[in-house]
Amino acid sequence: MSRITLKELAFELGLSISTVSKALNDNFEISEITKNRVKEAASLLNYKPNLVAKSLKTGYNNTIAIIVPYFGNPFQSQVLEGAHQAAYERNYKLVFMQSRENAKLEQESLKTLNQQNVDGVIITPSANSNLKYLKQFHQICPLVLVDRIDFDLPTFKIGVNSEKGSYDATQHLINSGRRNILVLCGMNIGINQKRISGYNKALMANFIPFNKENIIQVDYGQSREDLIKNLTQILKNKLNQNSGPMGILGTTDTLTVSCLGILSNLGIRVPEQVSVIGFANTEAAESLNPSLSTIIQPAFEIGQKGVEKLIQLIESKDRFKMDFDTTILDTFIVARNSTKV
Amino acid sequence: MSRITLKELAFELGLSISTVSKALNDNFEISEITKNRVKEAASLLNYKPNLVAKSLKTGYNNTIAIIVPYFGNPFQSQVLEGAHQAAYERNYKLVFMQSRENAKLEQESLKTLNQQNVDGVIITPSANSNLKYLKQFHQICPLVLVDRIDFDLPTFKIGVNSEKGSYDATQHLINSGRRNILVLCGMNIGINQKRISGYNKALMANFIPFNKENIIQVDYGQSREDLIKNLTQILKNKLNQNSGPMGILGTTDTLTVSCLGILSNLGIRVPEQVSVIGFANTEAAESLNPSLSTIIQPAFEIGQKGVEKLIQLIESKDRFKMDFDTTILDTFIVARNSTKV
DNA sequence: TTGTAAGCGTTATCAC
DNA sequence: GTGATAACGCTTACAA
Repeated sequence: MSRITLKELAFELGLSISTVSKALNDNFEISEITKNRVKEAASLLNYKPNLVAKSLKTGYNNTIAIIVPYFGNPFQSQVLEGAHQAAYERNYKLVFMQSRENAKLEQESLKTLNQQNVDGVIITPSANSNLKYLKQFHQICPLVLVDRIDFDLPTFKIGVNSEKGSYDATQHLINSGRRNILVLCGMNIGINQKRISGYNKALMANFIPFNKENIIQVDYGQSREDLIKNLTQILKNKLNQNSGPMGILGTTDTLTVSCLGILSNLGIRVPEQVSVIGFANTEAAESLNPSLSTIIQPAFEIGQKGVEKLIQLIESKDRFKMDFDTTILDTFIVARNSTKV
Repeated sequence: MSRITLKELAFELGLSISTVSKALNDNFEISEITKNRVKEAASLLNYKPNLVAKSLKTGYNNTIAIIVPYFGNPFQSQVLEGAHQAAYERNYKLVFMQSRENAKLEQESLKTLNQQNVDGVIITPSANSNLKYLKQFHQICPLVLVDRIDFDLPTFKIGVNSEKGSYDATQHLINSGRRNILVLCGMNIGINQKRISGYNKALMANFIPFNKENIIQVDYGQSREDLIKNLTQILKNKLNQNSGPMGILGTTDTLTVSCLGILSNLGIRVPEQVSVIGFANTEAAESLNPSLSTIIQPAFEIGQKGVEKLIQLIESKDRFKMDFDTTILDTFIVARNSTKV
């Protein structure tokens, strides 16, 4: 890879290795004159430091890792983009790992990363993640939590104001004249609790009684076909029971997009009969029919901030005595045709 | 990170460092007895080799990188998944980079990776990639091409049989009774030529005259809103001109999905009036309305194979004298409602 | 079969 | 201000 070494550079300049090294690192011991001479020669000879050697010496690898459940998930891929950009700007290598919502795979990945001497890890824990293991890992390697931050771990956390997001979305549905609002929930993770709670509060604020039958829990472990079949059945029942304009709030993009397709198959007109809004970061929302109103999470920023905080942690003197803060970012609504009045 | 070193392990065992190193590496010089003793102690003391030190010594970093235009693109994120899995299985670190279809950013990324001493790079070149630079880079660092492989570079390439894919798709439309078929094209990259050519051949095979007005080139550089506006106009014109059942073949998922939304806005019924099929790896296809028939590319496999080939290249004795082969994988069609007869 | 020692390319401590 | 020199943890001739 990199051809020329410090040794060769020093030889060319007629200086010692240590002088050259110091000069390149702007050490105060070296005269400006020599510094300039060295730097010029370095760029002329296209000298590139060997980061591996540096790493061996310093103990730092200049590599961080990020673990998310699925690369392909639109929200998560945007988190990756943000993390990539921040890492790239700071000249850190970024290694990606995928846990597939599988705690075992997640643990293995962490072990691998640790063995590979990464300097730190950003993680969106899988749905059934093992807190004890995370804690243990955090003892030996800096860890930062993003997105799913309801874990009792003393570290930096970057998350989203889910409660407010779903409060706003519910209010948006109410504003469009719906008082009978279903919530489609996926996996039972902390975030969903928050989303339901935001929904509740919005109902309360509008004096709408809460009906627990309106919370629809959909098993996420099933195949796509089963999911759709299942959801079709549930929606059909729900819609038969009730009359008058309804609203649906989807808590994941998969569920919300599927829901839109199903409503259309059932011949239900959106937004005339049912108004739909969902948490979704997919670009496809614009192209759906009708275009889907969405609550957008600042995914890119989450990834970015995650890297920043992680690097801060890595470069700190004592990472066990830090002032850990939790960053909560706001969602925003993009109203499209699926909630048009 | 890793606590215990070879030295300490050797001390515990009362052996020399080199004996322990050899034993762990299954060197033939060491007796079975010692090997077992060493390995047992190693696992007992939870010895983990310092890969950085190893790297400095061997010159290999156990790290490869993959550069794609966009992480968020469904096809590309599946490529990443495949690459990740293959790298993970072989205990290679995988670094991701995003070029945003920007040749300059791509070059910078390559430079960064080179400076970071990665052992090799898998790349889907950006639309306007600089072949000369790629060639130059390939001289100093193993490079493997995936997806966009129409570059005159002596290396392994993994691609897709785009011609056959669009031939099949066109035939599928013809089978569903369409003889008047539009093609929506995005950027002008090699792959699009192949797709158009496959389309042509299918027309010929069915004695349908080629009409160059049916090839619709859509500028990709524009914003989403512009794209949709533009596409709406084009489709409206096209559909006004012609009568009888039509077909549309989309060469990218973005275009195809947008197209579906636009047709619906125009009040055109799919598949009754217009039958639509497109290259698309997005899971949303199933949930669209109508569900979208797609030509699926084996993205995961592309990523996997890319890593395999790259590692083969890295671990070869003389990487300039290899028998470079090009792997062409087949697409397959998933017929859904948008092309229903 | 095992041990000694050099060296990978840096950084850092201490003389000069 | 500059230069020897000793690490960092490992692999690998070569010596014993």
